[in-house]
Amino acid sequence: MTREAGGRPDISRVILHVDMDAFYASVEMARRPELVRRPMYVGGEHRGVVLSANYEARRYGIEGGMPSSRARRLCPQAVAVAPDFDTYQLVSKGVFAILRTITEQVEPASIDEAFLDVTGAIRRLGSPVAIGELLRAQVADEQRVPCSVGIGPTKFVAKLASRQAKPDGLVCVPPGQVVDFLHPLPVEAMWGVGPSTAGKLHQLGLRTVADLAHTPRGTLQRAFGVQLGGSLHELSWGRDARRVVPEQTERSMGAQETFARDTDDPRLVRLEVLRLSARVASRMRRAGLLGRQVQVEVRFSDFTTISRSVTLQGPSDVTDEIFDGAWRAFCRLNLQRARIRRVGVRVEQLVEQDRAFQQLPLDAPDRGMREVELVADEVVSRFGPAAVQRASLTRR
DNA sequence: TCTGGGGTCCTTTACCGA
DNA sequence: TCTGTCGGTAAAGGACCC
Repeated sequence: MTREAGGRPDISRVILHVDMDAFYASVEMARRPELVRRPMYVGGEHRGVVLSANYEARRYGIEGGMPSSRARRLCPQAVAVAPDFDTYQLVSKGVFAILRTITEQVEPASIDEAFLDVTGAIRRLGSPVAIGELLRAQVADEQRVPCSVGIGPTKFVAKLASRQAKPDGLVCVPPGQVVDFLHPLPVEAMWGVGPSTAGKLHQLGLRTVADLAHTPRGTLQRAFGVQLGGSLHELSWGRDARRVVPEQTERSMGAQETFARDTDDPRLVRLEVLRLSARVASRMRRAGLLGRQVQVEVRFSDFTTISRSVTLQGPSDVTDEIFDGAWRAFCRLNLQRARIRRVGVRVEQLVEQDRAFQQLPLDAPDRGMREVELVADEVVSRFGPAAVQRASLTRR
């Protein structure tokens, strides 16, 4: 037992945060060695953004999230590579398999990062730093991509430590040094502080984590809400009760797409909503999930975004039912020839299929369509996505 | 012809029934 | 019966993260 700064007793734990360095770019460099010493980035071509840039490219100011057009201007000689998500997923699986040989306590945070609770592995594998280096060597050896590791007593500290470790390094923050480590950092380093919250914090004259720590919790909560205000105050003292949770269940599943050009053609939008509904429904069937709430999201040419949702009669993974809900929701927007940039379909309130079927009412919609789609899924998985398609989607 | 696509979580507001 | 209120839930939207 250790006693933390707030006087609250807590079991002290050792958390590792593993974060791949420039993940997509690193995967591309591993299979195309000619890219290694050149500035390169992975990103969409037409209206896309930079998904990942190697460190050569970053020297020119190219960074993730930036429009590809801007990246081209900053460094015309940089090589742009179209993303290949299937391969990234494969490498990611390989990395997670390595992490699970260290401990079962692995919580994926995204395709390229994870938290590990190694408290129980120390006796078997050695000090936290030794474990971190072991894991870094294995990932580099077996998957040919670099990663950085942060070590700390909480998820938040481990995460900030891995950021400081980049690229290809390791930083360990022992429990006694947490406050010294945190307090000089800018407020932007805090979890939950993006551009909007950072702006408000600056207006209040708060620039560092130390500033946050010395602001009364009530003041922060009045300014930012009970949740965010309270969490900013806790985290600024290194207090973070969140545990590493392996196996997170998905809460929603969605797909969205930006049109090559903004459109006001309702037929085009309707077709896209159908295509997205089919994509989401197919992924849900593969995952064995049904959902009850369907949400459509529309982004206009000025980048404002609105959404509408409807609740289905019962949970479903059938394209027609999801599309029907999505289109009803879309029609409730009452748009009059608005310039639309992007549409999205998302299904929420997911439940596992085998549990959901027991609750189906007697007057549930005909399940015949579902059987047809399951057969189509099978054909697509064997012969490719072009093998079976709705007639309305085959015309471009 | 700046600004993707996959998500999560939180807050606010509206609404319904007791 | 009318009115207010309270709690729960659904819907919409904002902010954030990688």
